[in-house]
Amino acid sequence: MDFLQTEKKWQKKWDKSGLYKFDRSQADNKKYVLEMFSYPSGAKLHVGHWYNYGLSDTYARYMRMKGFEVFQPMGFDAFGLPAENYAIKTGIHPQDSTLANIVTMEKQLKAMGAMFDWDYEIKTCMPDYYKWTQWCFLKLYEKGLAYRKEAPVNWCEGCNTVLANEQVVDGCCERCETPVIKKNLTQWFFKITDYAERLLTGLDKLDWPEKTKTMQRNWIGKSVGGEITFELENGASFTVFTTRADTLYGCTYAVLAPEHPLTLKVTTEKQKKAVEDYLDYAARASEIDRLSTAREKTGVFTGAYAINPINGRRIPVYVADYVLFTYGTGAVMAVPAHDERDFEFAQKYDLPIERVIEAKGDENDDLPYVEYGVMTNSEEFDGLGVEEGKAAIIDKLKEMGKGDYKINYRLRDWLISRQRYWGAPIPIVYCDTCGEVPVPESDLPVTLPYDVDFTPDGTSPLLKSESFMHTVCPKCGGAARRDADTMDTFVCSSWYFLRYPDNKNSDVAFDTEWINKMLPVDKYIGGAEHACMHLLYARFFTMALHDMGYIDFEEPFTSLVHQGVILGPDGARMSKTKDNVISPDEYIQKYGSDVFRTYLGFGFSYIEGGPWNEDGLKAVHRFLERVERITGQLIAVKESREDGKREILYAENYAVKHVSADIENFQFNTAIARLMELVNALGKYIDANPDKDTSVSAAKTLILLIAPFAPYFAEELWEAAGEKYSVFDAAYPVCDESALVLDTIEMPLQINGRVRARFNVPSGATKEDIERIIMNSDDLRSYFDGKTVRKVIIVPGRIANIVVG
RNA sequence: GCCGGAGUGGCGGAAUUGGCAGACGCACGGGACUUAAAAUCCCGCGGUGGAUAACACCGUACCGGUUCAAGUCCGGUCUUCGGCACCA
Repeated sequence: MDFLQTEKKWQKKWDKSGLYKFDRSQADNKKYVLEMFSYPSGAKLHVGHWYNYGLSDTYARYMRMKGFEVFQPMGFDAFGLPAENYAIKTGIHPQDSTLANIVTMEKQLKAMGAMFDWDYEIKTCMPDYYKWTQWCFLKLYEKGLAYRKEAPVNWCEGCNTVLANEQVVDGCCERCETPVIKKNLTQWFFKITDYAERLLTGLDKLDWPEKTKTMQRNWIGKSVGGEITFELENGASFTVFTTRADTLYGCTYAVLAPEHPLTLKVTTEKQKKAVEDYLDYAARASEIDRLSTAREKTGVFTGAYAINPINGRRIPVYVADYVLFTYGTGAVMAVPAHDERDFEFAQKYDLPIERVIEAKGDENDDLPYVEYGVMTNSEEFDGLGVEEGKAAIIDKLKEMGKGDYKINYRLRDWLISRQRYWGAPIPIVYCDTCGEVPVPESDLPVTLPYDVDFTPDGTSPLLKSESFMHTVCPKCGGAARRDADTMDTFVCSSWYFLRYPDNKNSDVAFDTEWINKMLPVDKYIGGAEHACMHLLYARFFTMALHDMGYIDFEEPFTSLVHQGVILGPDGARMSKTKDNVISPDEYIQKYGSDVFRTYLGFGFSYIEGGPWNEDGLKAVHRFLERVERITGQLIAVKESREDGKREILYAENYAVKHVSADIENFQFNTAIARLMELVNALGKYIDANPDKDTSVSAAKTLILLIAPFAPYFAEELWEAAGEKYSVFDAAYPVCDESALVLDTIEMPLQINGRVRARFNVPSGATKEDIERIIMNSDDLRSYFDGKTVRKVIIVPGRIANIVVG
């Protein structure tokens, strides 16, 4: 078969007949199959796109043949940093390069032979989309879920610009190698922490990979403990969060994070220089470095003392960067005897280390002792276990007005302000009289101006566009300024799945009634790298919109699958710098899309991915040609005297059963292996029975089974078999279980766990039956005759193990 | 560093979740067909010993454990990949 010609032929026909147009009247029977949309960074599709979209399409086609009305849209996550950086380098406007890339990618995606219904396409950089991204912002704002506060950014004094973490290499700017510092800016946040508990408990109901759920749980990082207030000698006070209130008597010093507003305030004149130097040092360290337990603990005494509320003890207050301002309260009570970090710090700075927990039994209780033991040196609390002790101490503090129970989450509010051009503008204006004013919904979108100087020079690019910045206050009509920042692109991708089914709606972001029919997404497919951020943000948006009454579901993605990564032939991640990038194009031109897709399915474990190796491509090509030959031979038989012998029916139904199950589990490699087995069985059958007619139905089954993998190819064979267009309107075969029932099955006989023999038993045989068969067989008994049989283990259909002594 | 994965023949990868390790395929070797080649078809193919057999032992990153039985479970180690909140 000429694969390339076949592709063109059916592409035209599919297009003309509108085969993949979603039928909205069938929404009750829908399956929403969604792949994470792509970022149009390069002009062309890479192997990863094919891997993600091609094989998800196999799943989608399978669902269609199973009788579902499949909704499989495609679009582009089109805002983002790379286009802007590319523009800075080349002078090509981000909008121009992005839209050009999209055109190329659309063309290639269409050639892939996927069922995307392009009527529902989305591009997040278009005003008819980001208008509604801005609407989402306003809704969150109305609900008090968007707020402004100061937060640090990476700042390069050389380039005079904000840097993304990605642009910081070893603490320096990737462009000019100037050391990167932290600079505080007032920025917008979404209050995702309000949803921490629901984001956590909601996971239980989801059909997601366990590892993804675990990662989200850890990311949310719930810990139950207490808050304790420490008074300072100078009258101020600070609060710490702790999960170990029981160790409060062992608190010998306290630590403030460098960013803590109190740090400089409490610092004594004498310590001022040292503390300021330290804050400067800390501003240069990345958070990952600071969290590293291997990093040497550093800190400086502020000169201030606080009072431990439980015993009135005077303790020194330090500043140290192992305490993070973004976690808890940004201050900790240090208990060196029972915390590894505090222990290390106390040793280094010669601070007292005092045991207040001792081990219960004879276990090792060297300091730092972080296990749950028994309280000691804690006055009336001595002898309490850790759990009782925590409660007793917090109860006491509560009485004193110095503490309370508290649940803390590692999850932080989501910073969405970006000091960049290529993103959705934030729909807020600032008026001298009215202050911060949201743009009224009727004035949306706040259009991103085209003519803007986005070369980095120390301010947000939009700040330099006077026509953009200058506006009137929606409240008082006076002069006002717009927010010059744009939104994090994760905002755009946090609700796109809601827009797809109603992408042309110009009145609302989506029609509530319609969207409630179409969502949640039934199967979401995308990379595991999104486990924590994108997938958490999208869940947050969905929950928030649910609470506002716009949708009646709380979770966006019922079922989730992560595809693996195709690596370069050297086993490393593909990258231009490593020169190991495999372009799919040359293979497509040589073998066609069907062969390429099928190979991607066959050569890798979908969930794992792996290094590229083109050898298998030839094999798949060979396999498809073999399918063509064999179906041709079978179908050439005009009349069938024999309606498929039993061995054929077995092979056929075995394949139907396993290929279906494997596709449903995204195990495409084994599905294709089962197809190969069917082809082998058919080939053998033809060879062994050259004079007999064979089953035409087996050939048709084979074509139907292979259709989701090689759609053009299957259409061609289906037509050749004299069937009516389209194979994708034909029903997927159903397994006839009765054809899989065998008279006898073979079982292995183990002696002491080693296979010594095989024997046949009737397929329904019970344990007792099987034991009788073994004991009655001289042949089998010879393996253990004369030895003492200590145990007989029989698992029908699986194994028989005789333990002898 | 922390969180989460992964490690199985020469190679890509299977293994119904504790039950015959290596399905299916690639590569390789042998054979059939052919004047020949290609294509196609058939056979073999983890390692060691043994005679090429029968058979035996070893073998799922490494060390130890649980079990009649471990790639699978438990404890520890190494390597590697993803994420770590401004890449998307």
